[in-house]
Amino acid sequence: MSAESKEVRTPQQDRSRTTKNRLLDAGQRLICRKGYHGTNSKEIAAEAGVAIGSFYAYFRDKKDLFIMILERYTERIFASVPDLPTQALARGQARDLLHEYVRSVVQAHDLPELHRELYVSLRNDPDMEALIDRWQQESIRRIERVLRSASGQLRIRDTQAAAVLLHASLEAVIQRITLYRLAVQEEWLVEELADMFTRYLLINGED
Amino acid sequence: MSAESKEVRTPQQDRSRTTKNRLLDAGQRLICRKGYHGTNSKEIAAEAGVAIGSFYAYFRDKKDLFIMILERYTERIFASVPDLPTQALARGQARDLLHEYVRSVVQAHDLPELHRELYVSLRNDPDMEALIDRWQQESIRRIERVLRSASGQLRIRDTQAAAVLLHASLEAVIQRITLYRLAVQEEWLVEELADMFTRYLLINGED
Amino acid sequence: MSAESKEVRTPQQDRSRTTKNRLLDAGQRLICRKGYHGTNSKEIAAEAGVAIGSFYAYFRDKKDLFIMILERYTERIFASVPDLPTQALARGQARDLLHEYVRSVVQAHDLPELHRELYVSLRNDPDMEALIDRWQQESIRRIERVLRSASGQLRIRDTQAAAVLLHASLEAVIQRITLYRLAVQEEWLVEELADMFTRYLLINGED
Amino acid sequence: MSAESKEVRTPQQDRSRTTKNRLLDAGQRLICRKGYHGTNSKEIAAEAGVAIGSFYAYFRDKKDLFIMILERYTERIFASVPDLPTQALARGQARDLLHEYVRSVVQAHDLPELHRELYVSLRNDPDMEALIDRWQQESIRRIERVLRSASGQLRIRDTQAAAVLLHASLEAVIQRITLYRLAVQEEWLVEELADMFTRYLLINGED
DNA sequence: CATGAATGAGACTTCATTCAT
DNA sequence: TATGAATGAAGTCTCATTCAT
Repeated sequence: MSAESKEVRTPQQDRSRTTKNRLLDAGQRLICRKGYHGTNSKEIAAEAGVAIGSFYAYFRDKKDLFIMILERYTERIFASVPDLPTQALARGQARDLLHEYVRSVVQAHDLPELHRELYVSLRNDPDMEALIDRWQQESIRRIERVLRSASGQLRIRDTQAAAVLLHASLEAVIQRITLYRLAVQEEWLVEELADMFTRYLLINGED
Repeated sequence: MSAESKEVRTPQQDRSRTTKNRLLDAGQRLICRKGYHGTNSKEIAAEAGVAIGSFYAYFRDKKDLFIMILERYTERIFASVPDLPTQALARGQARDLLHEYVRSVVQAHDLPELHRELYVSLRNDPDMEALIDRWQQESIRRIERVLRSASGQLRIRDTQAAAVLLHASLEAVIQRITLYRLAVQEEWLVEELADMFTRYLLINGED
Repeated sequence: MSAESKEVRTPQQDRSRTTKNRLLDAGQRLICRKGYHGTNSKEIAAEAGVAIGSFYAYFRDKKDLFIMILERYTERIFASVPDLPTQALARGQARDLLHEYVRSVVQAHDLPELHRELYVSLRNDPDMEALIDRWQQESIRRIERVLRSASGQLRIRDTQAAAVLLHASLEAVIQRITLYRLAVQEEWLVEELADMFTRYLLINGED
Repeated sequence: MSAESKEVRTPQQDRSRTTKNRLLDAGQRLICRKGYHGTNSKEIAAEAGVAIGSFYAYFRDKKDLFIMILERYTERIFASVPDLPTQALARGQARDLLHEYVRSVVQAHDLPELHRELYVSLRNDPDMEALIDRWQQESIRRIERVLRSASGQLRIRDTQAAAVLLHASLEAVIQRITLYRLAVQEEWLVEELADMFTRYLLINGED
């Protein structure tokens, strides 16, 4: 009803910054446990130990909180996957590089439940689609950089398409395996994925 | 209120069987378009052209309809993926077999949206988890059968674990690519996945 | 969330028509007693003896109900004020005509509380402003017709402006007097208003 | 929680008197623009440039501010309408007196929006009803004084009732016309109202 | 005196489900 | 069997007011 289209509090005191983070943490915890649609705003406030009014002081609505949780999460993943060499690699190093990359991506994918929600809740929501798009573009861009740095040792012609395939494989496989606790060890998973990619990419898979 | 105490009509006349199918079709259409949580029972009845009362004559509740839609769907997928040879393969046939298998799985995954809902809606629901479990166990079992029939030509030691990895990769990659219309052609996707699996599995990937 | 922008039930059975009217009546009663902002949808449903869900089956929201109440009310007023002669009046009849007109307008204004809400609740709301506008234009148009039919006997030059003044006076005075139970008898009020208008309008007020 | 138990600050320093007035001004501005129910306390504090806490340091609650705004407003109106002669008028002066009176009342009614809120918000509230009552009694008393001073020239028997009618007409017509910007000029409005009243009151309307 | 974060009752609204016809 | 009106629990969100700093 007010013309100002709803103010959201910008934390200015320490106390407030804490409350906002408590809400984000509580929301993340519950959404991981019960899914976005299985969690309501009152529960989140209760889990954070604050009143429902505080929820709506910091977030326009439930979706707003959810998007912020996901942004925090994707940023953390990007931050934790190390920058890869952009200069050409010495012969024989590509295999090690791929192993290292797969390992760091696997480690970054804690919270597979949140990852799942990222892809499923809020279908057709423009903000959500924008977030997913940013996430996928950036992921693919990073893989392309790896492929290009090792291009001399690869049998792949279409780097862009290969990057899309690797991104989808890596993320989807890791998510599926961790989410459904399929019967493989993490160590084995990392080894085999790196192995599979190496054989697929390198001119001499047995290298 | 107990699940046992409620009678659900078993279609016995032609008209009624049609109504039930119309509801299943309408539900599938809407859930694919807007997701399980974005679709309500009234809409489904309306889309099917029947009254909401009829919905609850044929289905215990909304979840019941959803599970039936998914069972119908997974059964159709299994039916469309051809039975694979159980006897040992002649040398050199493994590659073709893998190509054929990947192609049929890709073709079976129409309705990626429904596939997605399968994994996400109704978190923690026992019936849903049972359905997913049946689906995954059966998929993995089928892949294991393929691997075992070609075991002489494979460099893989742990067939069970490899089957899990292949199942997760195949389904997840296909779903991700089709769902987000990532920039690769279906033809290319089939080729590359089959290629990647062949190189990963066969003793001599270049065969 | 649904694309169909919220369906509102159109009464198709007798039972349903009754429910809608019960809600309109209950809403009118409560809004007259406590004002639009002092009444909530739950109360209205309770007063009508139906569940809150029924309220929202028949009305998009509280405002929708309110507008329908007001439309019903203004239509009833227009219907109860008799059509006035459009042909020229015989000399000396203008006074009787004005008396008759004032009397019928006074009688039509039962529910002054509702009348008040019409003008005050929902400020700046486009639907509300449209309703008020329709109401005022029609009222003024009807008075103008009266004035024109008696124009030979009037000392008024600007019929349109006089109609605006008379409309505002009639409606506002009646509303004010009835609403605040100011210390005058209805009989006296009708007499004096008709008298005041006659003296103001007629060439020879003493006629 | 009892109304008595809560101390409200009485401004004693310059800064504080300024703050209280800033809040009154801000509240008046916003309530005129969006109505009492369309304006919230936080907005008012923001518009006044102070924290919400200060609002409740100066006013018991939102209603308290509103009543003070209205008292300030009605007092200003009374102050701006000149005192009228209490001694008997010379023959022929009544008409000028009425013109002068109508003109000053029209001029005093700036803020018709506030005037409207006076009559509508806070239905059934005893404080509000008392305020309205004081306002109406005093207005009527003043008109009666005018009528009595000119009683020799009037054809009116029941002075009290006539005063009620004139008060209601004057205020209501002015409010309606100004509020809905009905299509008449202020000059014309003053002329016609004074004219109508003169003809209604004076023995010889044509005087 | 001022600040603005926090509170929570209560308003609005949806939708899965029941049941009288 | 089919219908659709009716139900009400439960979720979303607002805003007047309090209180620690």
